Amino acid sequence: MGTLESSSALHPSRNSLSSLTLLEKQDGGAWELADSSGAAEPSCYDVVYSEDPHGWLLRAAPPSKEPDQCPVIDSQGLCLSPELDCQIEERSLEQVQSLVVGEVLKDIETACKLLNITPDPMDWNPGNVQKWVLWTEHLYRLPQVGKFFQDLSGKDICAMTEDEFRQRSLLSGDVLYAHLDIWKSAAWMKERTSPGDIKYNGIDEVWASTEADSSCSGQPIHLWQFLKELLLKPHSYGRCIRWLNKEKGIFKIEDSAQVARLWGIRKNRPAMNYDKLSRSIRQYYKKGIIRKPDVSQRLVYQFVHPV
DNA sequence: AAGGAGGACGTCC
DNA sequence: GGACGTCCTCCTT
Repeated sequence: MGTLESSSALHPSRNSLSSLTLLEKQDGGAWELADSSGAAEPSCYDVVYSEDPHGWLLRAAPPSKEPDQCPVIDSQGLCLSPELDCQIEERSLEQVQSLVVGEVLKDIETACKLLNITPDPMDWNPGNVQKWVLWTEHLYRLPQVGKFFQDLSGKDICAMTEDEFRQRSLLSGDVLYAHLDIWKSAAWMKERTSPGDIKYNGIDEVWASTEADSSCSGQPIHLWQFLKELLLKPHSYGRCIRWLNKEKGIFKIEDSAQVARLWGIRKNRPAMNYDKLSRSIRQYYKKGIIRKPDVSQRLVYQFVHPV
């Protein structure tokens, strides 16, 4: 897979590209933040927001030194008219743009399910903000800065400038601000898209599933559901937990501490650890939800009824 | 040492 | 009462 980068500056209020902080889709990993201003390597794409009817623009940057890392369709070798060439390029850019936006929205959807928060930061209470900050720390491996954002509601942090984020956290403020910007933009997009508007692949489905999902409507999530959610997003959580045999429902916890920490964030239990989480998993043995596989291995479990 | 099994009890809904 | 969360002992890898 190539490297995709989508700008955090998706919000209509930020059309300036001067201080772009980028989210970079790593191979098999989560969206990683990279600073375009200091980036030595040229980026492949920046997804930026524009006020035109299509909403999203994809800004193609100079080609990478390693062509296979950048999914730009090279039409230089074809004998096409400049107009047709341009049309093809536009269509391929639209496809990539659609994919990137879809991926970002899916990531937000998953985070909402796992954290039990709404997609729109403006609706968050201080507890939701804390969860989101902890989650962002996990995603981007930031130092712990939650205490600097205590007692702030979603409206509060949405009103804060990038400098105000930096004042609260010199090291992570810009990353948190950029990440929040993506969430704000996604919420803005959701509000903006009406039945008559142009849709991008998966956006409607993503939002529909977010709204229909019981875990987003205040229902408590079960541990086994939480584990399945993590397993469904290998590009984000594959470093923590992954399928060994999806058909048989066999999975392995690769990073027990991290999975426990994520579960602790979800349940507002800062003292959660793998010892306690595994005790809860073992309670599932009697209930016939999870068991140890026939050949028992450390940190490997099996869903009794894989779907 | 880390993980696994399971008892006992507390908390929260 | 269900679903954990916490703490514990003992066993296995």
